[in-house]
Amino acid sequence: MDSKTILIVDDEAPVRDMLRVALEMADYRCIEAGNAQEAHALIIDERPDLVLLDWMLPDVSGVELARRLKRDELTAALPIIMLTAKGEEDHKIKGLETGADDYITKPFSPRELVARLKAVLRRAGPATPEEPLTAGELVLDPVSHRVSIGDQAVDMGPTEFRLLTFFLSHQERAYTRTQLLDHVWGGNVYVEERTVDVHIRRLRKALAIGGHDRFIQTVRGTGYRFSVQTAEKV
Amino acid sequence: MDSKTILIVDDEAPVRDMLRVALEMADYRCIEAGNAQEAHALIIDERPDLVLLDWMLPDVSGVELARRLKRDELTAALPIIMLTAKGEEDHKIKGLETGADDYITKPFSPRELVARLKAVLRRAGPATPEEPLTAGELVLDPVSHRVSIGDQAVDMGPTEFRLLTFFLSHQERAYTRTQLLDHVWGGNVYVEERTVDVHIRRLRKALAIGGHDRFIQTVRGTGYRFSVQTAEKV
DNA sequence: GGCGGCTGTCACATATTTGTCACTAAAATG
DNA sequence: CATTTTAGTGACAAATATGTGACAGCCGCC
Repeated sequence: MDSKTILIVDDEAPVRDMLRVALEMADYRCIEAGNAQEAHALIIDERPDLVLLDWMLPDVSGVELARRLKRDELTAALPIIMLTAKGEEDHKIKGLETGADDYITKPFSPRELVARLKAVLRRAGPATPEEPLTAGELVLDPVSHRVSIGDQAVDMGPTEFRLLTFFLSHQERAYTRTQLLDHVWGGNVYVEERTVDVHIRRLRKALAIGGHDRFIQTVRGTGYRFSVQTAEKV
Repeated sequence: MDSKTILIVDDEAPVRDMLRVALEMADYRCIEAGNAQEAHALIIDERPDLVLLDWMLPDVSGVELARRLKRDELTAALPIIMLTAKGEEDHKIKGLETGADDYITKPFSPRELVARLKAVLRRAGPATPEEPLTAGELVLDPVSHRVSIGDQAVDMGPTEFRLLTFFLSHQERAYTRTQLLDHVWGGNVYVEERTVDVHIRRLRKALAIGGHDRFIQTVRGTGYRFSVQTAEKV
């Protein structure tokens, strides 16, 4: 079971730290943003599974950000939990109308936070795209969890599946081993860099049915790159 | 014309009794549930034509249950009337947004209840599919509560039946154990995840007559997937 | 009460995955 | 060409995940 990524959006660092501790105890992966702009960038880049959004932000109000996210097709399914201080109760209904999926009043217990978060995550289902990811003949369907090349089913382990998912949504771009560890293994893990090589190899092997064994290219001195081009330009 | 079945969901027995009396006077058949979990099971088993849903429930809020029902294709067409106490008016909008088909404020007269109920029933089509669910040779008839493969009758327990019902209406999609617990057991239940494995096994065993033992596939690291296709080719 | 079917859990058996190594192959470097 | 660095590869033991049989509690039914 891969751990979910939670994006914490709050302008006060201490608050973020507190949230991070609580969430990491519960085995969630955390990323943080101090303002709406950062938050937005991270949402596109890291695709978190849920956003913890403070009511008050320096640049744009939390409500406004929530509204934007819900309006954008790409992020509409992303669950949002609003945080607000006691006394701002009036805003509750407004917040919910805006599209927040739940609402927590500060102060709250870590347990409560995690419980609510779990509930929201569960009913929300995966925030990952429902559309199959493709590269040429290669198709990865996140819904059925299937990979195929042409009409051939491709079998691989969970880690290779995640790796391929990442590559398919970030094609034509070189990544270092460290970056791959961050994105695919989920950061904060103590794993040798060379381990990436091994998994790359396993993925290559899995994809090597038919002539299609050039999907993953080695970028010497850097890392790897996924590309649909299969022929070498000689 | 046989009388419609109404599912009453409320945690207070006196309220349920009251509603039952009113409805049976009007010649409806009633079944009752005191919490969301019971309600969920009854919906699959008894296939009511309409649900009377109290706003407040002990385990899950009524809104939450309603949202789940509307989200699941299998029960999306099932009409829901929300009951709420006076003063909870604020929730009205939210309740309707959630997908409730009508909304009644307590206290109300039996006559009003029946009138609204009739109205909702009139404009609603058949609540749950009358057609059998199928996958290849496998047929599940929700009306007669029978399962067969080819001309072989298949026998299984209630939980396996619900599980299969769910799978048949959500084929080709991988589900985690947690999701299955939510959808088949009815969420907010305290049940070990591994219990799912056991029921999967029981269902597999039941379906294993003839060569057809590949319906349920294991998605390693994730959960299970129902598919009529064999795992090998896509 | 006794019986039989269902359920949820366990403990144990299998199967698969994973991170590391040691070693080899291939590039760079000079 | 010799040397150094970097990547590919097969093997492996430990960690995880899943399959499976058994069992006790529960509930409805005789």
